[in-house]
Amino acid sequence: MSVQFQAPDDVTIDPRIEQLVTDVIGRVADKWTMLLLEVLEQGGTLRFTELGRAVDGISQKMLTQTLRQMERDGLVSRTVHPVVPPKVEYRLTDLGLSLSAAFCGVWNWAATHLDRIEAARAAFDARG
Amino acid sequence: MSVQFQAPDDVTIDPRIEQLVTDVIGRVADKWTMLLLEVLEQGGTLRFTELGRAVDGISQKMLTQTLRQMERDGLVSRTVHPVVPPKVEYRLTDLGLSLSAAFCGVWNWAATHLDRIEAARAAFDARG
DNA sequence: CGGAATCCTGACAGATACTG
DNA sequence: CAGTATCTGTCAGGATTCCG
Repeated sequence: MSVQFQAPDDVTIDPRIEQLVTDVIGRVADKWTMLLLEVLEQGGTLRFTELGRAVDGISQKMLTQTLRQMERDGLVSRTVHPVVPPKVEYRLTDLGLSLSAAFCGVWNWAATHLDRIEAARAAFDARG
Repeated sequence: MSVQFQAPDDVTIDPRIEQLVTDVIGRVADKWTMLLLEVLEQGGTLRFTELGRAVDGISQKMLTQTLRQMERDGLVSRTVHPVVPPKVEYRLTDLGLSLSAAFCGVWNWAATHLDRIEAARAAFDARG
């Protein structure tokens, strides 16, 4: 464990915090999670198939998988109604809502600077 | 043009924006990019190997690759000094700085709610 | 309806070796 | 020092099928 790479004090981030935070972000900042966050924030309480239709392009596998992870992390609550046909509803917890709010900044940033990125990319590619 | 996305079912997000934004976020929100963003924000101008030492666990391949992408997207500037031995310096552009700021919210969220997530996860796992 | 189980593939990360 | 090149294994994720 303690390989401790001779850290020259200056710019290094505390490895523990770094580990934990990037770990959390890594699980939370993927495409489907963000889209589900967005959809659930706007839609309130939604069923499985409704989510599937709302998030364009998601496979049922990834929908299940992502929802499970989000449930596990306490971002969404899952309510099973014992009826036939089955009815399962998902909604954001307060934790999920707060994350959604935090992501708002990144979302806006992306929407705002989209063209600048495209431009930078085009320029870079043009330079070879 | 007023395309005004004829929402067939309630909660759908405009596919174009969704596409573009998630695309941008997808490239920008990966582990190494975030860590480099953080390190560069704090460290100012840094050399290749300094970055390698600052970001614990990154391979030189991923460092190169991630820096290239960030440069392509206009997030970092790369300056080659024609000396021997070679000296290449990286620093955030204003675009990169703004992204770093935007991510700050998510970063803080993760740091703040880390324990709640761990707790939720433990509870979930305990329930089977 | 809301999943779980299975199979399959291509993208990508790690290790290694070489270079201007 | 700051990369490039290659090879290889892993694994995320799509398609498909089946079930309570």
